[in-house]
Amino acid sequence: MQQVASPAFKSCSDCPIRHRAVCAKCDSDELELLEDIKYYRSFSAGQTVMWAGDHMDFVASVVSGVATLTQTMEDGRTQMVGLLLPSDFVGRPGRGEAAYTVTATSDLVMCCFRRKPFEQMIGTTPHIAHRLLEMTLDELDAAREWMLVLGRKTAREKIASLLSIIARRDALLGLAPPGKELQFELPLTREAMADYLGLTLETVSRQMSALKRDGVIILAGKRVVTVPDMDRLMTEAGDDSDGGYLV
Amino acid sequence: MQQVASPAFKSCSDCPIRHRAVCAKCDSDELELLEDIKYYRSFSAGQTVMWAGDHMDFVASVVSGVATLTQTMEDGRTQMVGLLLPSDFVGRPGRGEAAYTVTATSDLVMCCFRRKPFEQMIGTTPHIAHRLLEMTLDELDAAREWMLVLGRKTAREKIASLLSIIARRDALLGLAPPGKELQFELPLTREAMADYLGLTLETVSRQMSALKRDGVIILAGKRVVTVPDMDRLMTEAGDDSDGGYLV
DNA sequence: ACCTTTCCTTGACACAGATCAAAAGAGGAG
DNA sequence: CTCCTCTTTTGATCTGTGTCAAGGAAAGGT
Repeated sequence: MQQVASPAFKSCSDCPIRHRAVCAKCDSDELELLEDIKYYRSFSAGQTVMWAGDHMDFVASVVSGVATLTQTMEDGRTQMVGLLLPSDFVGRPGRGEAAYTVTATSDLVMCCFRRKPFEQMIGTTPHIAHRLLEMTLDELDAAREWMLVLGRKTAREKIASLLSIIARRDALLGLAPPGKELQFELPLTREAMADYLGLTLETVSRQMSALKRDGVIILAGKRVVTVPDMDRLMTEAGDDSDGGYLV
Repeated sequence: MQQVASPAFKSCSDCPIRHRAVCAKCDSDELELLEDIKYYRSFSAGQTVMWAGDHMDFVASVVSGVATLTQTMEDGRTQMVGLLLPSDFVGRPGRGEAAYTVTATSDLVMCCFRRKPFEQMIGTTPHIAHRLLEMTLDELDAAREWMLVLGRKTAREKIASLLSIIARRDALLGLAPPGKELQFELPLTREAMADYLGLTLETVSRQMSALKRDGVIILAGKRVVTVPDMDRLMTEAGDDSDGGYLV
C-alpha cells in the first residue's frame, strides 16, 4: 500500500489498476512488469471493438474516448449494460470469451494487456488483485444503481439520472468547475442514450426537449449540455442524497 | 490454488469463499483462521437484516434461506438489486456502511465474519481475494444480465426470466432432475417478484396466471411451481442461448 | 370454529411511453 | 454550392402496464 509522492498522470494512465482518474498505488516496478505485456489499440467512433462471444486474449483499460458495453436479444432489442469512460477496465481475468459487445462511441484508445501474463500477475502481485476487486465492486454498485433507474424511474428521471452521472464523472476527471454551473459534451447519440435507459430514441429526444424547455439544462447544438444548477438536476433524477457516483 | 480431495459440504458451507454450493478451494488452515472471527445469526421470514445506511461491522455468507437486497427511493418506489441464495456473499470489504437494505424472505441463517479481521485476511491470504474477485465478477454479470431484463423485456418475459433463474439455480444447488420437468418453491411473494422485475404485483399476478393458462408452468398452491418444459420457459424468457446463469 | 391479517387474483379504466410517420438540421463528398 | 446521409425533432395514434377497487384464499391466533 505504499504511496508514490505525486504520481505522474502520464504513467498512471497506462496502469491497468488506475481508476477514477488517479491511482495512488502504482509503483514503477509494476509498470515495468506491465511494460512487457501491454500494447495500444485505437478505434474510431462507431467502430466495434469486439462482439459478444468473440475470443478475447486480452484485458484492457480505456485511455481516452468513450465505449459502451451492450447486450442484444435475437430480435434486435439492445440494452447497454456499461459505459466505459477513461480509466475504466474491460475484460475479465479467467474468461476467454467476451460477454458483451464493446463499441467505441467516440474515437477511442485502449491500453491492452495480454490476458495470460496478466492473470499470472494477479496471482503474484496481491495488491493488483485487491485493486481489481475494488474496481469490480464499484462497477457492481454502479450496475445496481442502474437497476433502480431501469426498473423504477420515469423517462424524465432516467434522462436526468444519465446526465447527472456523466456530469459528475466529467467533473471528477476534469477540473471541478468554479461555480455550480457545469458544462460537458454528451458522448452518446440519442439512440445510445435510449439503449442505456431502456427507452426509444424518440422518447429520449422528447424528454431532452422538455428538460431544456423547463430550464433544467441548456443545449448548445445537440451534444453540448450546460447544467445551470446541479442540485436541480439531481432532484429531477429522483436522487435524494448525493451518494452513488456512477459507472 | 491447492485443491482438497473431497471437501466436506459441512465445513465448506461455513467458508466465506464458498460459492455455487461447493467450494473446492478451502483448506483447513483457513477455516481455522476464520473460526475465530465468525458467528452465526438467524432471522425469521420477513425480518430486516439491515437497513441501507446502517453501520455494518461484518461481512457474511448465506447458509440457508433466501434474502433480498433492495434500494428504495424517497417516495417509496422499491427495486430489488440482488437475490441472495445459499452460498451468496453479502457485504463489501472496506465499506462500513450498508449500501442496500437486506431482508430475509424466508427463515434465514447467515454466517458472519467480523469485518476488520476479515479484511486483514484478504491481505494475507491471496486466494481469498482472488475468490472474492471471482464471486464479485459473477455478481456483476448477473446484474448486467438483469439490466437487459429490466430495460428491454416485456412483463411476460420478465416473469419467465425470473422463474428460469430460480429454476436453474435450484437445479444446481439440489440434484439435477431426471427428466426435463422441474419443480421448485418460489421463495418470493408476488410483491417481491414485482420489486425484482420493475413491475407491480398486479401485473406479476396476471402474467403468472397467463403462463399457467398457457401451460408454460403448473401452479400447486401459489408458491409451488412445476416447469414441464424448461426449454419452453427459456423461449418465453426471450433467452436465445442457455448462457447466463444468474444471481 | 371464528376472526384477523396477509397474500393473491381479477376487473375497469387511465396514462406513459412505444410505434409509425414526416420533416428539419448538420456534416461530408464531390 | 448541392446532393446525400445520418441524426434529431416533432406530431398523431396505439398499447402495455400502472392505478384503483373489490373480493377470494390461506394461515395463525384466540
